[in-house]
Amino acid sequence: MTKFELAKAYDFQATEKRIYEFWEKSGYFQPTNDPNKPDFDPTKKPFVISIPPPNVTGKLHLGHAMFISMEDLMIRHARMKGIPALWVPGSDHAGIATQLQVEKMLAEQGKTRDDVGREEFERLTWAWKEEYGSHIQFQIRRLGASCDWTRERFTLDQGLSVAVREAFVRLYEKGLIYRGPRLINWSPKLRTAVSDLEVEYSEENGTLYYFQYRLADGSGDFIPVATTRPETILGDTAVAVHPEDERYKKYIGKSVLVPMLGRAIPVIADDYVDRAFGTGALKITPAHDPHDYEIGINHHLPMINVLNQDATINENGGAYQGLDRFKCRKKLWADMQAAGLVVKEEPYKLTVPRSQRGGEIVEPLISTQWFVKIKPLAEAALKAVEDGQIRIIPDYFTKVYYNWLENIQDWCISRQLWWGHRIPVWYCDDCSEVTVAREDPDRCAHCGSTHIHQDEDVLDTWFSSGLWPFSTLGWPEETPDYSYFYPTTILETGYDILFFWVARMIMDGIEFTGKPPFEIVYLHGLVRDEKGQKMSKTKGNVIDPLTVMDTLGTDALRFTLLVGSTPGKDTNLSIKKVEANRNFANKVWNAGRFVISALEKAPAKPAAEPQWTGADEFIHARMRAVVRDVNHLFDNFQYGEAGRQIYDFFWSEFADWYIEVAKLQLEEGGDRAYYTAQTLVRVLEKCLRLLHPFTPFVTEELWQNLKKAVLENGTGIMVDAGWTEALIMAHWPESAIEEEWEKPAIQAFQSGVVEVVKAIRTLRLDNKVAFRDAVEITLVTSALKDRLAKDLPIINALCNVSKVNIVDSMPQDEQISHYPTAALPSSGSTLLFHLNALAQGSEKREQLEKELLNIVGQVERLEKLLGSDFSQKAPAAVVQKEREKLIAFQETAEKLKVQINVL
RNA sequence: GGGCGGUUAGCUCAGUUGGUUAGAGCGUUGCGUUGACAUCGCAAAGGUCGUAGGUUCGAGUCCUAUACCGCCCA
Repeated sequence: MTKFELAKAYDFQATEKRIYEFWEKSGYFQPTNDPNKPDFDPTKKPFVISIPPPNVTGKLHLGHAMFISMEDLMIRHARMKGIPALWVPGSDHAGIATQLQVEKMLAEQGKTRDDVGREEFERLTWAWKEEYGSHIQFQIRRLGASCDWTRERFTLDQGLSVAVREAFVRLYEKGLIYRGPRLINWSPKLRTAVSDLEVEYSEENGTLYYFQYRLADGSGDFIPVATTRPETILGDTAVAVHPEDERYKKYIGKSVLVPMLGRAIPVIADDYVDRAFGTGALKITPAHDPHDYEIGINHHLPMINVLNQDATINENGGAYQGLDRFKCRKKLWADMQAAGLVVKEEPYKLTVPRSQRGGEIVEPLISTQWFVKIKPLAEAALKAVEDGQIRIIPDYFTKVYYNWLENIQDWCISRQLWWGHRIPVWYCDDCSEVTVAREDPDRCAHCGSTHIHQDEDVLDTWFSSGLWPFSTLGWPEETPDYSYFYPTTILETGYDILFFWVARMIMDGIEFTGKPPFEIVYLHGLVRDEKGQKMSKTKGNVIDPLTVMDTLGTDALRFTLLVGSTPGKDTNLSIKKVEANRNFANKVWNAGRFVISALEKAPAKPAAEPQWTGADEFIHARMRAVVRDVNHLFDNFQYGEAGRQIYDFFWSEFADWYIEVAKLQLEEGGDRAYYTAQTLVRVLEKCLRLLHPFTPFVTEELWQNLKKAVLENGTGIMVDAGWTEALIMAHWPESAIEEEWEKPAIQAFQSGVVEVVKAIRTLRLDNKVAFRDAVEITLVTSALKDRLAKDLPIINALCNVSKVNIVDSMPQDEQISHYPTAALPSSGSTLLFHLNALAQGSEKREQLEKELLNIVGQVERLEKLLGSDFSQKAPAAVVQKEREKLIAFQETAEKLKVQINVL
């Protein structure tokens, strides 16, 4: 027999890489039912997740660690259930982010992208991607991600680019994509348009500037107007007042002069104007403000753009041309002051739009861009959730989803970048018509001219991400993968990209494939620091998952993220928690070491059928209950709670109690030892299976050792579904219907061994009796009499008891009545600790009185409860339980009174 | 302005069909170490579950109002 030497502590560093390579090399990450293979069975329903593609040049952060842990848990669970499971990995080209990286590199060489030209820039970016793009994929591997790397995709891959072009052309042909001048959000730093979603609003301190809009008639009359952005005055094309505002009514239809420019603009009436705000008159800059834009459209006002791409003032700004927007603000205001046009300034809290990426203030401006007409898509996406074709977890995000889709605006999809999917639109230099094509055309589709040029812009990265669940599987081709694995099963991601990504995938999925792209949307919360603060470099509170994995192990990190989270709720991560879970991994490891060593104490074969002990029955019953609970929780997506249940069972019941008892049972030898070893192996093995999706590394490593030990040891111990090749492919423990023996077995052990042992331990500490000093006890009990006779050796060993007396009623003995006492409420028994309590002085008496007070309180509470409507209206079983408790407390109270009296 | 979430032990949080004076981890206090584990064991202290009403035999759990914190949208 091989003697197993497992390291004294779980060594994750020596384990993780090896195990991961073993899994990947063995092909376990690939679905067991593959449509590209001859033995394919199309009737089996697969379980599919497409990974939220990380930014290709990104670095692993806790957000990634969170979704990878979560999705890996789901995939491993499905795989163990025998379902063909596919997790499609990949990454996203992340237009702006990646382009910025390369531009930064160029800047270090003193160059800009214009210096190198578009072609060279693209080449450099691909080179950059090749060099850095794989980093994140390896970091994802370190987390144990069991995704099918043979199916890895990248949004700029050939196939996915075909999908993007197909999608664009289809939408264009349906009239759902259009180009035109609209008010968009312009990022001066990135020099591109961004979508509404890429703008964040923050409350900031600013100034409200009051000034005069003088009438053009030279009368000297003026309308006072207030603005937070004086530089936009240069683009004003009207002043609006409320039609019923007595102050300004007389000016409606007249002209006023734009300060410093002298341009005459009309005074218009619009009931959008809030008479109570500011001066009650509103300057209208349709080209630089969303509300003004609406008014401008309604009143057919001219739209004057005063900004260049870099947010300097353009030729429409007269003398201010060339000035930066903020310098212009200052200069213009100073000039107006000199001209006597200024009324006053006052501090004002305003909402500032900032670029989500660069952080700079975004300028609304009129620009010609490509848009998706989103309403028709949104309606279908709304319906899919309303009809229950897609379920969102947690449920309350459904409302958020509805709310967004119901108020959705057209989506600006063109970006003035070089890294991305170039817009498949060609303009004819001769006839000015537009050609939109799946294949690059060489001539105009309208006039046949070869003088055509492609649109310079690329598409928003999210345009390609929206196709991800099906483009990764081969769409628009009807590939075997696409036909079998699409629609996918669960889309798992953070709630922060519900709009950016999830909603768009649903819209696109329905539009292009006719089917919702997944059945379930599972949203996890954001990972914050231990105080609930958002992690950020500036705050310096960032936890690097790689460092955590290096120091505490991947399993510890995964378990912390998984167990510390409830669907949709943010989770606060602290290193302390990860440490606690590192300890848990070690606990599992060491329990495993013990179980393996236990095999040596078991005979090769049992002589007879098992004679289960109370402890055996207890642990088996609890194990069955835990499997039921965990399955129920998994069915309800309560993964965190499921993990907690397994943790508690493993540590507080299996390790703390069963293993301790098992040590004694193993010493008995013979069949007792055999069946104890068998129980240890079976319970441990089942726990490893339950834990595997949470902590894949330690469980696989230990499981392999356990399997080897069992097989080589010759006991022939089997586990439910046999020993598979690897734990990753082992069978998930399924619920078994609760049998009659289970509850009594649990109850008996808990109210017997557990309660007695705990009482003795407490008495030892209370009375300062060290463990090494053996002690005699007397148990006054009727309920526990038979049971405890059997369990005496356990009590003896766990408590160092020299002698146990079991009696029916309180001995009437002067000596005994001085002993310290403990009540065992669940069995209505009393424990006497043989020690002269008088020596303990009045402290002891006080303690007993305190306990009596407590118990009398319980008796009174229960008497009152049972005397109320409760006994008639509550279910009989509930009432019965309370009745039994009352009796137990009453008896204990009597015994305590006797104790106190003699003391 | 509209919507959503949170408020439970010193700290961070669990607690999904309402069942009877609430759980975990960490921290604190005390005790403990020759073989599974000190990345450990044993025990203890610590909470009127934000506030006020209501439904119910019974409410941390359901309803209403309210305060505070946070998030999303406009």
